[in-house]
Amino acid sequence: MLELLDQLKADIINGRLDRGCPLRQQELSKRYGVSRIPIRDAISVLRNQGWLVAHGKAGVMVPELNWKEAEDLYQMRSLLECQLLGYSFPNITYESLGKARDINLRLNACDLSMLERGRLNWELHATLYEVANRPTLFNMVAILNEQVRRYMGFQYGPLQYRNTSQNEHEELLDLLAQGQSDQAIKLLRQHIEVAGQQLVEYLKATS
Amino acid sequence: MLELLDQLKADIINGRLDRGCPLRQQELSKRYGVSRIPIRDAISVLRNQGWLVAHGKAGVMVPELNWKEAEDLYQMRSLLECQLLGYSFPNITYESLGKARDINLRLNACDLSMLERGRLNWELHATLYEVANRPTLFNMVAILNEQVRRYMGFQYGPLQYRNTSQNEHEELLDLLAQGQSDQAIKLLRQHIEVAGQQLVEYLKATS
DNA sequence: AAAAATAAAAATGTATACAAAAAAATAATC
DNA sequence: GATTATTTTTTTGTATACATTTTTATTTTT
Repeated sequence: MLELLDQLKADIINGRLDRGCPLRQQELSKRYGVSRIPIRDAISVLRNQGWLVAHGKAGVMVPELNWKEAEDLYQMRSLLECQLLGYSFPNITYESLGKARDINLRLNACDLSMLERGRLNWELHATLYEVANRPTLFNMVAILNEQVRRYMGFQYGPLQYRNTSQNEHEELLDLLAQGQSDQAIKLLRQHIEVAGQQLVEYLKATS
Repeated sequence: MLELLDQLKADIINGRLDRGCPLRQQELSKRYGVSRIPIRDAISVLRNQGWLVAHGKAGVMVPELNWKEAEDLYQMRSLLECQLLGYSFPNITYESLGKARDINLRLNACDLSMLERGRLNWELHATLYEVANRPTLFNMVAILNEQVRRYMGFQYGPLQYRNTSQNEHEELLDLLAQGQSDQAIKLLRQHIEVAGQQLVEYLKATS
């Protein structure tokens, strides 16, 4: 089941399931080699998480990428993640900072796809948010980061963004290590909003 | 299907499905007079929306009410709804304000349950947010308001809260009519946060 | 020829039946 | 007697089959 979900998500991200045209349960059933029941289960989950949307009264489809949605997703991320980092702050340890630094080093690799970069980026952020001890808020933030992945099936934006993003991560970790919570939160807000703006610009330009 | 979902939600709110003990698909199947397939579909949706949580590797259960979750839900509402009202502001019309005022009058009725009050409260807020033309953000806010309903199966807090809340609604609508967007957003923030604090206090006191 | 009504096809929703996995109960061991 | 191993039972997950709904194609009517 989890495997099927991930396969579907991967195929949605990579555009192997055409956007905008109705998905038929039987076709998916054949395609993934399972009966319609697990397909229906997966569709139910993916609908709830915005990976699929209703198409008429019967049927679902992969939604078109849409700059307004991307803007909202990043705005929500910004608001909620800053709040969450505030909760995390008093509980951040050398261990969690070290773990975050390790992940940031792995983000250095040149041959990472946008998608892999996105996954590592979330791992880094999640490392910081875990210690907040705020399951409900954390869960919502995790869902938002998962949704953002739908927009990461391609390479976008200037290449230098990679380095910018990484430098910001380092700076953020330094601020946290120095106990400058307000500055750190401010930087996080900017970090997310700039990323969102770049994506939105790209989407506006290409559509 | 929608009917079954609403029945399940109502039974969760009213405590007719015991919290903390595992739900069995076959029991639910008998209880609601349908086969296990639609039950499974409904469980999938409710799990995704926080109405049910995993219980071990197999089975789900109704989660206990929890002040920390309530606090997070209201904090998220506060952050996201203020943002959304900002988008709404330029598009608010006399019609939408009038509609909101009508709903607020209906909130006057003395014999409303907490649950009915919650539904009307959302109708009022939704009226203001609809014109924002921000589907993704609106949808998330709607989900949060739906989740808050889980905490409204009982009467809590001082009775005078009802009038306070209504006066705040009126004041909010007046500010919007006068075009004082910043003040309106500030009031909305306070309106939501106070409601959240009252709920959290109640939950802390009773648990 | 265009629009409405009807009939055929296809798709979803649901029930039943079976297989795999998990939980509970029993038996065996230390 | 408590703990571990094994068996039994229960529960979930999936496949197939059927009913209902929706969509498409055809026919009829104006």
